[in-house]
Amino acid sequence: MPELPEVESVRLSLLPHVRGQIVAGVDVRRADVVSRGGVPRTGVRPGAVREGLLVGSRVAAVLRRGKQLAIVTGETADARAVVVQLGMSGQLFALQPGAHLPNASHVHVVWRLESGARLVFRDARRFGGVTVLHDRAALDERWSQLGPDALTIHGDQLAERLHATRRAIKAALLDQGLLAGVGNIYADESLFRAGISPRTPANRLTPLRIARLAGAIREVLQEAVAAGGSSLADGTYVDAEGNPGNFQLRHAVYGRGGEACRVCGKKLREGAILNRTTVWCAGCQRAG
DNA sequence: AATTTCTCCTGCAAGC
DNA sequence: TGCTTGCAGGAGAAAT
Repeated sequence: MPELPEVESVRLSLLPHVRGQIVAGVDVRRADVVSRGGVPRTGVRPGAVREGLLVGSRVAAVLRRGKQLAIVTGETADARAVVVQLGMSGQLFALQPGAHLPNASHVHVVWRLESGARLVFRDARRFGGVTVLHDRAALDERWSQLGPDALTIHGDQLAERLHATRRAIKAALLDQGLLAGVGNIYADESLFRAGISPRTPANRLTPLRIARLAGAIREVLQEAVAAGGSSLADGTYVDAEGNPGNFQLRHAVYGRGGEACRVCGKKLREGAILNRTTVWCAGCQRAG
């Protein structure tokens, strides 16, 4: 579901619709999807949430780290930021001026832009949310909790982090504090491409194999971004212009448990790691 | 202290 | 046909 490639595809497709726009207003239809990072709820000045949601400010950029998006008003210390997390089923999309809002159910926040366009956050399962951050330092602090971005991860960075844990390598890859951006789909795809069995203890991987894994992660994620992400049968993932991705057509293992490995022909195995369905090829992926 | 399991939520598909 | 059950999983809390 939305992992790094999907979030990056949303970011890229959203950018031309919002960059340089002044936020004219915001309609919070479901208040509990909005939280205020590090700011107490009590004694909030009237209008502070609207201001926090960028009303009256000009959007300077849309940033991403791992699976998180940030809409920011500038680079200076007083710049405001709103973080959007898509969770499982979240969508962030732009509507042209005057466009009808399709399928209005589960729409939680609607920003009105000066151009007349609207920016919509919809999330049926509500695992996602919107976080208001008071300034740029709060965004830096928040993102410092995340590991390095997976799109540009290098072997030595990854090795340093994996050396410190004996967890299964797949569990480590899903830890956003260790590496930011990989979820269930791309963890399985990357491990397959690197030839590493998902239950291998992270600290038993040699530097050479970790370098190969870092390369596989970068490759898989870059190819997936180029393909516009993975749109699964549930239809939840589309980019900010409503377009689906097509990387799901190139999944080697995810969603293919029991089917034949496309490389060696062996039946793909399926199991659970951290309660996540995990698919791998016992022929192509080794522990030691 | 490290690591796993649980919980949140809804839509869809499979099974009876 | 219509019901129940199970599954999907990101992330933070709770449990081990």
